[in-house]
Amino acid sequence: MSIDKRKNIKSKQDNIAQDIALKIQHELYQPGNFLPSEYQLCDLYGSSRETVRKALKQLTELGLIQKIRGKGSLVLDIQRFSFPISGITSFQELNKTLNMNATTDVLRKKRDVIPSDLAKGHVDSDRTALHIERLRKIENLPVVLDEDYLLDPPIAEVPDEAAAGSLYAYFENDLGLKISYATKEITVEPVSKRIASLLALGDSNLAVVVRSMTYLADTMPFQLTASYHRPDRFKFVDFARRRKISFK
Amino acid sequence: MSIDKRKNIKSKQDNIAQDIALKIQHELYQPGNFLPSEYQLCDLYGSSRETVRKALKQLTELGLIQKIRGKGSLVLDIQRFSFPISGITSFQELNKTLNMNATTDVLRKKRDVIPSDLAKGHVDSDRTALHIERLRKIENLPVVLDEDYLLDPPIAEVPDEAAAGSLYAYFENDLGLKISYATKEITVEPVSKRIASLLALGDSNLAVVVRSMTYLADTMPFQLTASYHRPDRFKFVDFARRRKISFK
DNA sequence: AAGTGGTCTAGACCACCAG
DNA sequence: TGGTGGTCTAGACCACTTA
Repeated sequence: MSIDKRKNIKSKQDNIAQDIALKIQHELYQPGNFLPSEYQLCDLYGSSRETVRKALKQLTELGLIQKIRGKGSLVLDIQRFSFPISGITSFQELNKTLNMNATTDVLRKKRDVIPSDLAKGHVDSDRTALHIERLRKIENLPVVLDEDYLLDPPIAEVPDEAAAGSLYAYFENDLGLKISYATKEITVEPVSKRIASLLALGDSNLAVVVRSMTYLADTMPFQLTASYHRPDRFKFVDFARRRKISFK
Repeated sequence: MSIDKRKNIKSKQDNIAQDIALKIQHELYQPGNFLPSEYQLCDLYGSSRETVRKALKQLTELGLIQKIRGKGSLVLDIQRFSFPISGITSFQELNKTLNMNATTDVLRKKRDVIPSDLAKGHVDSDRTALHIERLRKIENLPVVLDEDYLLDPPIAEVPDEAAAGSLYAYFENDLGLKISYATKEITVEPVSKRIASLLALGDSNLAVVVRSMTYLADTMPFQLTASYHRPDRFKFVDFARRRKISFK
């Protein structure tokens, strides 16, 4: 009996959220206007109000709408600026959404020891992992160097096409992994001569380093990444909401 | 009749979320262990299951817990690393939570024209605003230069104590403003001689620039900020969840 | 089989905004 | 006053884990 990969059955609230998001993206609902009221959306999608509200909550978190009591759900005007980049999004996904016309050179795909600066505090540091090194170029100029370390359970091997294309698509669609959350840390650091030359940094040796650890839904870590960005091409865009929880 | 400032009546779900968050912070619930089941939490807080679930949703978004179907809500172990910094958090709030022992010099507090790089696309660029310039130091070394521009409706004036302390506490507690969301953009750029010398950058002139626009719950923008960080002291920590909504 | 979380429902009551 | 969103409830059924 083979492994069940049907999985991606979306819930009603997810479908509603997706549908409204697309309508916003294609400007069927326009910034500055209100969405249909929650009760109207109930009729439209044949669902209860709580379900509609859970869908709207997703759009609120994404920054697509702002709910205003007594008035309605206002479509916001934020996604113009290079779209929601926070969250967990792979380079290839960005490439598609933003039409960046980027290319990827796979420089390495071998088992290696995980560097201590990445393993630190997350994973046994003498553990080996599948190391994939990829140089991303836009208009043929180097922009990002990605160093990925994929942990063996759950990832034993990666086909060349996946390395050159989208790792995430391979993990989610082919392996059936459920990518759930990540921690991310952005710093600016001097880098090795090798990295500096790959990124064509010139006399400077400063790069923006994004280190991240990505986890599956069962909390198993599966990917450690260090991305080295040319400072002059780096841009991190974020949408954030004020939290209600405080720590004292 | 004076303006009503009672407002901050927290909902039941917020109180439950806050209570559990504190218990996690103080290790009454420990990383690697499960929270009481949702039904037990219903009993504990005398509420319905959906309400408990909305509280747990908040903790999930914050990265404090991970829910695992059939098993329970697992307490995560992430907040060790300098705590959730994404979201909208003021420097003073961070200072308190992290015990950074930081000081603030208020260098300027006057009405000024909003610089075009900040106003760009968000606000009429010839509009004036209350400009507050503050240099943040840790261990008496300059770390961040904050340039805040506060829009007049809704902010007419700011007392000196608020500028030296927490603007957000003043806005929320004294003015009763509801701070809701923000867009944020992180880049690395060469900066003016003046800023370079204030941050004691030495021969380099590169700083990490965080530009943000903050909005109230009614979508009125009220704060434009450019923060200039010493690259060697800059660190942005983020927790992110994979989004279910995709854009095609 | 019993216990867990995931989803959806129909209804209720409240707070805010508009005319 | 009627329409909007904000919150809470009690119950139902499903999917998954563990024993």
